[in-house]
Amino acid sequence: MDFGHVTIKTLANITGFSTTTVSRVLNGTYKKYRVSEKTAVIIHAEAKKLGYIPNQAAVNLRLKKNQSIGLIVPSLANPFFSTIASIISKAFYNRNYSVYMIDCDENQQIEKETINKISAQNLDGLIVIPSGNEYDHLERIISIKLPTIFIDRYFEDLSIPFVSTDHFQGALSAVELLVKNGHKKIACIQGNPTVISSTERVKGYKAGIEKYALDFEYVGGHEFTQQAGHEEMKRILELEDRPTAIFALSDTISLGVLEALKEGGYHIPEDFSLVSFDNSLYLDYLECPITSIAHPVEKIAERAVELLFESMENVLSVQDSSLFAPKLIERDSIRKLC
Amino acid sequence: MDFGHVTIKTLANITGFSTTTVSRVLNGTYKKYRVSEKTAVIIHAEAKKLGYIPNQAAVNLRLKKNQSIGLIVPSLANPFFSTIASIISKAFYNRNYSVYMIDCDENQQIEKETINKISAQNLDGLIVIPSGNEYDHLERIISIKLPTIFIDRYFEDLSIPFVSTDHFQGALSAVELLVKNGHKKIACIQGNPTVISSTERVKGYKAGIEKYALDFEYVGGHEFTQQAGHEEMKRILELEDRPTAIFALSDTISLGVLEALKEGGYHIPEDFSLVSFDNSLYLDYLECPITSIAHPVEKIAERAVELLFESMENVLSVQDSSLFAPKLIERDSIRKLC
DNA sequence: GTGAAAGCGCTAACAA
DNA sequence: TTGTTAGCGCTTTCAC
Repeated sequence: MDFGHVTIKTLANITGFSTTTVSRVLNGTYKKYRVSEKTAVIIHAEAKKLGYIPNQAAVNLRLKKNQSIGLIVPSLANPFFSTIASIISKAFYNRNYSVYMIDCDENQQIEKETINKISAQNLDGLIVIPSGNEYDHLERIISIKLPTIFIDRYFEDLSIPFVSTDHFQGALSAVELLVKNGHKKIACIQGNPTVISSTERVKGYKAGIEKYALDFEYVGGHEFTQQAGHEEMKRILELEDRPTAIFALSDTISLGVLEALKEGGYHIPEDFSLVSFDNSLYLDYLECPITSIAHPVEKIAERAVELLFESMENVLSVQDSSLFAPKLIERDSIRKLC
Repeated sequence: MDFGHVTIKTLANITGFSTTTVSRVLNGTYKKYRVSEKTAVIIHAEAKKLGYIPNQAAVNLRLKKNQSIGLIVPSLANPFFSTIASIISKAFYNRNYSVYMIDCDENQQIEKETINKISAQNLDGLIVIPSGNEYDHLERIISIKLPTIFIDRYFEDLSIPFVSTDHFQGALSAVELLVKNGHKKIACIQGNPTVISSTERVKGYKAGIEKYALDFEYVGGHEFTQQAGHEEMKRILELEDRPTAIFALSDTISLGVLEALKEGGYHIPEDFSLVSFDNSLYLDYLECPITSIAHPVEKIAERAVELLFESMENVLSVQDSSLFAPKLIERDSIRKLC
């Protein structure tokens, strides 16, 4: 086997057929053009022998599509996103599409460059979990009619449909559970405040505070990371008027909370109650298993894939979005105060 | 802003210059050709106004490169791989490259298709963590001279350099630590047995058994997943002659072990000692913090990036590979038996 | 300083 | 049943 630099032209020269015929045989359209079986066999054989693989860049340029989609995520270091990414990948593979994933490091600037570049690759579609609150670059996506779906984070002002957990409901239910257990002083540690998954959860938290007329309200934090959670929890530990419960808006944040508590010699749920968001696999095996809000990950992925295919057929709008109810998984991290 | 379908031809028509000049200005080579500043300004302005973005497929086809590399991983659902992926991404971004990641679901067949397809995209390089022990598809990579580096899993028979943790040493040191604590019956739960990261660790385990002349040897498991770990641990619990310690070859497997132990009402380290591999962030906060072998992740990523750039300059060989020593992070999951 | 023209590898009208 | 030709959007040689 040579493998050197085999194109349809090489094969055309060797077999004596035209590049057209070779192309037709190799891309599977030859039946339509009634190329003879004999010819097809010859060409296939030669292609196999030389290890021919069609140049995707050429195919793309010509067809403006290539059976592949892009998946833009804020950070694969966050298990929630890497899990979603993995599931989405599989779903597209089953539909015979490749998924090219890009990690934007929760950085809006990187996201913009990335989206500009990838949108010029002639991909068939895009699934994006945005890293910030700007969307001028996304307007371009719309104007070039590149089918796109948001997951988890979205912009209600844009015509791009989204699929997400109902962040507000999730947060509200967490507060309610805490209140039901007698907590009146609940602090919230948020993630990236430029992003709707964080702001909606904060809204849910505040709605809970208001609903039960609690007079303690505290929102800290600024990033969905362990480090940020750690910093914020240390700050909370220095408060004069300390909360009895912490509501951390992601499992990564919760890890930081646990870190700070461990350093300070505090325990869950004796010293603080904790509710988290994301429901990572390891939560069950922690020193104190943590109550957490679970995203309906499979549902979200499935629906996103479905929507993307739909939007490859006809133009969709925000109206086609889905918000799925999260599920509160109760474990042992809430102390009963009443 | 229109954004419709803007090419250098559009720009050429509007500004009255040729596509050549427009191209030169827009891709930054215009100084070399001494295009006047005035012209450059005009063209830049128009390009900006129309939101021009170069069609990557066309650039690729022409230049056979596009400032981007592919990263093939077995599964992003495994935190070890998603962490590596995230770090590598960042490193390349800093060098002005995009990274397209692909999740192969630990499936060799998917990996083959994926690599064939992506290698025909005119990428500038590839970093791959293979999903199996076949490498015919990788020979093609070599023959088309696509710069490639393996991470974590590799083939010593191929000329492609690799960067990896020293799996053998890691495993051996785990067994030694266990032995030092009086354990004589150590079971090993392996991952994907077609892959060197698993087989080398198993070899290390066996070397330890031999070194200390232990007469208990047990290797079970077949996948780097929680589910497989769970199954295997349940099997071990039914053994007549049970081990006192479990050596799980990944944190995902360990999670399965914990699951089975919890179901059976067993505890670490009282009932079983446990040593794991990967050193995930949450290990510190488990009911019993788990001793684990840490990959030098940053070092690995850094070296891989370095090597890939080198191999874009001149052809490298396996000789250029690096094996980094892992670090055993001791926590509380080993019971002292002596 | 700028442009015409060829060509990267592929597909698809149109022709035969 | 097969081939000719044009062209996707870009870069680059060669010419002026």
